[in-house]
Amino acid sequence: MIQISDIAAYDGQDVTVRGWLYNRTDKGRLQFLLVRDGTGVVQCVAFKKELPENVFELAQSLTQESSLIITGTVRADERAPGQPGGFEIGIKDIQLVQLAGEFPIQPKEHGIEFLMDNRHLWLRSSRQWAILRIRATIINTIRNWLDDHGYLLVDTPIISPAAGENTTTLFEIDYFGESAFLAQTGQLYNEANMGAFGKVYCFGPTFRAEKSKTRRHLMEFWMVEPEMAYFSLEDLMAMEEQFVSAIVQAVLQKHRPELAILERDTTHLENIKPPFPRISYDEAVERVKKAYAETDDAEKKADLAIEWGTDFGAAHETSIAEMFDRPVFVYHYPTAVKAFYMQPVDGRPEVCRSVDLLAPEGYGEITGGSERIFDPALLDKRIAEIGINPASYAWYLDLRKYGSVPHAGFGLGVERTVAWICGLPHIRETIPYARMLNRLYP
RNA sequence: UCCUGAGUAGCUCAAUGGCAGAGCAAUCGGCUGUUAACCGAUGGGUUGUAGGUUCGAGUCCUACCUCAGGAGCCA
Repeated sequence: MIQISDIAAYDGQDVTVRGWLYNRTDKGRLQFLLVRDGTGVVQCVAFKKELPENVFELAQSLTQESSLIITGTVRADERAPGQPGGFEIGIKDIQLVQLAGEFPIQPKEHGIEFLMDNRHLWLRSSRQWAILRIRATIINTIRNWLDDHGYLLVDTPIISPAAGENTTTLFEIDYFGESAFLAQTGQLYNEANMGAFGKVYCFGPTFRAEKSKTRRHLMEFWMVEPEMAYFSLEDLMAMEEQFVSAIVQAVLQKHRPELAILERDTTHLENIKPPFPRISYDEAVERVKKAYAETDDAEKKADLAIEWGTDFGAAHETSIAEMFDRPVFVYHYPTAVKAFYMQPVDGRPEVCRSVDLLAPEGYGEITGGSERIFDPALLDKRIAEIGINPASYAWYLDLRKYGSVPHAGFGLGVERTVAWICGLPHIRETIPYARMLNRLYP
């Protein structure tokens, strides 16, 4: 029994592989079976004159995605397709586990609705194989990098008693007759954990009930949120660029074949190393205004219109990101468009010590973070200003009473990061089972 | 939620208001090097739903449903 990914180590030897029939080509007295086992794909060849009649007839009758166990001899052959490819198995015996019914997904073009309806089967295709393996490495690198740099994983609750930010975007659940919500961030709890452990992170699914329907949104997505005591905004950016670069480099190191399947141009990714450019919100607005003035395209012009004080839309982010060859930090956003807990800039309270990281190639915001307010009086004032009930946040306000320190943190969206690194036009393929505005099945 | 577009065979798509079609898949036959093989044959339809206009509607009109692309909001 071998894994197909290890096929090259068995040249000339007899092996057994267990898997599924990916595709079959019938050439009469010659059959090519493409077999996958989850680790890779290998071509298995059946010659009529070399096999007992019943084995050859079985090979001829196999349907796409039938489960089977094949025994044969490995040989190098440049013509052999597969993953890794270059080796094929000369079949000696086939054991059928189940003859599959007509498989709905063929190796050809399909519409996206059909593919998403058949997501449970679509996962078997080589493209999804490549994407989800890269996703696993991204998640693995996130955890390893943080663990290796002194961050402690401290889980935050998914069921929350009160709003993190804004109740209209929360999924409400019935908690034994009481109202509760699915978490859209672990950040407030992270701040409590930061006070206990110094550098912490939480990592899990988060939920947003926004009725947004774009290539960059999911109702359920995965986010890692580090939170660090005694960190300034500048410390935060220095850490983020190391962290994001490590993720990209890990994928480049481990997943060349997968990136090739996705036809990803890796030259963009090779550039992703510190330092990342840093521009202020003020400068970003000026740059967008300049781009606005320079474009003649009326449609593009309308998308690029902006006034100081408003948050960036998709077109603005893309325009800014296109000016750089690596991710770009935009810091000091207007206080009014950001969350209540963000620290105002000294002497200029209309902007806050926040920073977003915009990915290249139009992939938009992949992290958002800030320094948090640590002065209890200022936090009380901000809570009163936005009109939320301080009683709901009593425990959070406690954190400012007992050894409050300057601190900062950010969140990184896993699916947006996967989409960017894989070069995917839509986020829906970056997670095994996407939860979208119009999609709750399968 | 708003704007735009699309729903025809299992899938991808054709069809001037006038006989419902093709390729792939399936089934049968042929082929010893295929890379989404190729060649021949066979079966396969409530044209998203409900109304309307018309001698006649896949095609035109109205409403609804579903999906896609974009916007807003965000990671």
